[in-house]
Amino acid sequence: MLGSGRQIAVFAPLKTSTFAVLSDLPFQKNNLPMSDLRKTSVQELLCSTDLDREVLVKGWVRTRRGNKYVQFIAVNDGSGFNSIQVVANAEQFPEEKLKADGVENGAAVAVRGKLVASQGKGQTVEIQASEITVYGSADTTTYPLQKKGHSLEFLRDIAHLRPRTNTFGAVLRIRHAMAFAVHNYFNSKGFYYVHTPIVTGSDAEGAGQMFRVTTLPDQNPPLTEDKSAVDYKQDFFGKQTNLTVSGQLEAEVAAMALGKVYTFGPTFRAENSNTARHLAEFWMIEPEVAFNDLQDNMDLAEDFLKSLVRYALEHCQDDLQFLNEQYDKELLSRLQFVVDNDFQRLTYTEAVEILKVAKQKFEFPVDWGTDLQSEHERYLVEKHFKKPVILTDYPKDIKAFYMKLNDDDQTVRAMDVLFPGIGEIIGGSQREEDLTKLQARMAAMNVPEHELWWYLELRKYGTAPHAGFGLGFERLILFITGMSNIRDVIPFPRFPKSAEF
RNA sequence: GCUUCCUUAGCUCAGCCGGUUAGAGCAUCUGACUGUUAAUCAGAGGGUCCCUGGUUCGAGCCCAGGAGGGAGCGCCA
Repeated sequence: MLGSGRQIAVFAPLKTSTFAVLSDLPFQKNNLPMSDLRKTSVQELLCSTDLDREVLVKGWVRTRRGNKYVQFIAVNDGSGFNSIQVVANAEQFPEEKLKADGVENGAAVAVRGKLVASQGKGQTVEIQASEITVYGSADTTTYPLQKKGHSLEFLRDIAHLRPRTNTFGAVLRIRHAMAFAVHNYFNSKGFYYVHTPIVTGSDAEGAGQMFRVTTLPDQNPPLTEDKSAVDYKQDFFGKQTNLTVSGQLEAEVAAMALGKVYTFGPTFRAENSNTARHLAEFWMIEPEVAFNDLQDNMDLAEDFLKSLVRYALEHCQDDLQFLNEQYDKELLSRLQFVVDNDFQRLTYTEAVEILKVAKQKFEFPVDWGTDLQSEHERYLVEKHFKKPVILTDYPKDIKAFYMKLNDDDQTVRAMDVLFPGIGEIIGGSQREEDLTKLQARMAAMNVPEHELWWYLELRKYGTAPHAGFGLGFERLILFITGMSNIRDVIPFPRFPKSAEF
């Protein structure tokens, strides 16, 4: 499954600026001699068939090697996975001068030269340098990123530099592609993108501990008349407010007017979660569709996920290839498998029956009415079915108040999509649209009606069946990239005791 | 929050039963090398053994406390 244990990422480098030009051409500070030529991205140059022309490229040095006759400088500008090879003839660019001017691992440079067919193996085109400018060098004795593998744990400590590594470059480009693919998918299906609030006045969204938002002073805040509590009427919003843990309730508002909507935004949970699958700040995608039932919801979730995986396979080949080789040899085949095969759909009750007769010993017993443990979900996905699984119709007592009650009065129309290595990647349900039943569920679960009066009015005026789900964006990126820790698929991870960068 | 493992050179790690001057690979530095692919070859420099206290003739190693990190679990997406 997903790779475990030591893993490496591959390098790249910084030092304070020396500004040097390494040719005999006239040069003035703040007036680059190459300014008559437009820069071209490395990605574009590598794909170019228009050779023997003058080009200008700007990026960061990944490696420099060679001998006293010829020097090779790999330049990467982040436009794609691959670097372009710059060939510097020693007559014009002696090694000592390249070193003295800081053309080393990590330096930011501009290179002017001729784009030619490569004389060597390993690349089709290269640049014969005629001019090299160093914007900023990187002291080789202190720059943390070396021309070698680094552990992901080490790179987490230098999150400001890790985007320069092959691994994080690949992950961040894939992350972008997936964000684009999300909007692309929904737009093509007639969904509208709704911006739900980040600051919420409700603490009853039912998805965990919340971060408080306040402008009251932390020393001696105003108290209520009887001095028993902080007086939030004097706070910025006139009430206690928090960061959102879900956009779902507001998305339902929009779905009851626009039909098919989705949200895609930051989500905050103040749980003390220390796992490779949880973040305190993460991005969540929540489609909500009027007149959809649980079947429609499952169909949407499966089609959506397959479409995203397919997009990655088609558009992120270089980056995925690298991750496949470096971290997880089965990544590409697993992605293809997900696209090619139907997800296994079964009810919670059916799953419990399978688990009860399973030969595997579980640490925790399986019993109808209790929530499935990670080990149970993993068994179903990775051992029993060996494919993504959608579990439905959970006992009502272990699910949220807003899920639609089945006729058996025992289960609700919930669904969890379980992926190999990730566990729950999607959680969703058909929503309870019956006002009386919803009020009963809220009362039973101690959800205060007065805080959600507006949510209840959706059932009072023009209520309709509807369904939706939440997809954890970072969990999707985990699956697509084959990375094993969620802190490595977001540029600046937020988790307990950590908000450094 | 719980369980468990870990912390030794810039990085990744080894270090025997507690014993004299703590090692390796990579990186860095110096030199060699006519097209390299994380180039290669030779040599050199580089240590608060996480911190504090204790046991001992003697502690990187044993004990206690603290700090930081990983993995697993719970909460969930």
